[in-house]
Amino acid sequence: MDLEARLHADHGEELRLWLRMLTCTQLIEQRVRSRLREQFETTLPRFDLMAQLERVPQGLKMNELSRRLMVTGGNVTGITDQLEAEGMVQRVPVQGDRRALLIRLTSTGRKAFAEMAHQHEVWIAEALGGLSPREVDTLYTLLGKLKQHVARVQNESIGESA
Amino acid sequence: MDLEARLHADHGEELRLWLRMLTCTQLIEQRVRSRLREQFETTLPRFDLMAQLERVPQGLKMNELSRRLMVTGGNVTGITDQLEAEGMVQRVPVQGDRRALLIRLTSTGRKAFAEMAHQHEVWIAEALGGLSPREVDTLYTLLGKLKQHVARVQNESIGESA
DNA sequence: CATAGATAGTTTAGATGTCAATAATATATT
DNA sequence: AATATATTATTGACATCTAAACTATCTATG
Repeated sequence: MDLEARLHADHGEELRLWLRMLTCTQLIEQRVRSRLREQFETTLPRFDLMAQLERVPQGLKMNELSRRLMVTGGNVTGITDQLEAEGMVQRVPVQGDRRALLIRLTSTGRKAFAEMAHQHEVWIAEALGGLSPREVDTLYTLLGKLKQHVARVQNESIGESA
Repeated sequence: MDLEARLHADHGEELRLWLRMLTCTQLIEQRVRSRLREQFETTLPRFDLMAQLERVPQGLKMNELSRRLMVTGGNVTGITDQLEAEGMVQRVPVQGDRRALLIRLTSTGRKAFAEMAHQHEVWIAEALGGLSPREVDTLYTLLGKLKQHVARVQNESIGESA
């Protein structure tokens, strides 16, 4: 009973941290969403997809995009459809695999993204501006540790089920 | 140019931190979502709504729920509809204001939530288990600072536009 | 009291997200 | 070669989310 009470209390600390993490990310995300809409008439998922493509000039396959964005393939299909209709990206057949498609930024897309990316960086810097460089670094390090742990636990439980 | 380059680099630190925060929350959130679905056949938004109600036995008005969950009123209406259909919550008229409704957990809802909440706490503790108590505390403090800053900037920009 | 504006909740249209099923193609195995 | 299995992307059904319009009600002010 005593043990369980202490256990409960410990979990509480972690739960509080988790809820605070969620609050922070949601507050910032909502700011970014509304500014993308107001200033660029676009949305966060579209911006995120273009951001992935911008790093890889030759383009990315749908499944690779899906993995990087951490969303399902069906979702990527939908967002790609829209960006393609807007002329921001194009689907390019892959030599040697007729199932696959490379998604690439068009030159229009590259230009549009460059503007947005610059503003985006400013917004994020604004949002995180209350922290000193040292604090930013500490957070980055601790979240790196968290990320590794979560990724590891994820793989383990997949390992168990296999 | 030099200045701008340095500015760019500084923003980069913050951008990296932001992307890492997003990765962490998404990894953990997806674990929680899939477990809520597998083990309790429910969803995260429903769980979150019930979690808010659980703290306030007399119930919460729609607009208060909307504020606490940081989502739009229309969204709360939809999730409440479902939870009501499932018998987890009920809408109760408010004395003296025929516009307003109090949303309350039913006893069924309270029981269902208690089980889920316990498991949820364990999942979160698992996910954050790679951090020492001291690290949890540091993160909590730094994110508290971030939250305050973001909330303040939010209000300022609302103030500017008014 | 009358009416203007504010507030509470819902509805609608549309984007984003999931999961599961499907179609097309690739790969492996016999 | 023939067949089975795996992989790639799309589709369909549905839940979630937003923004904006709408209905009903309340409140303040003349």
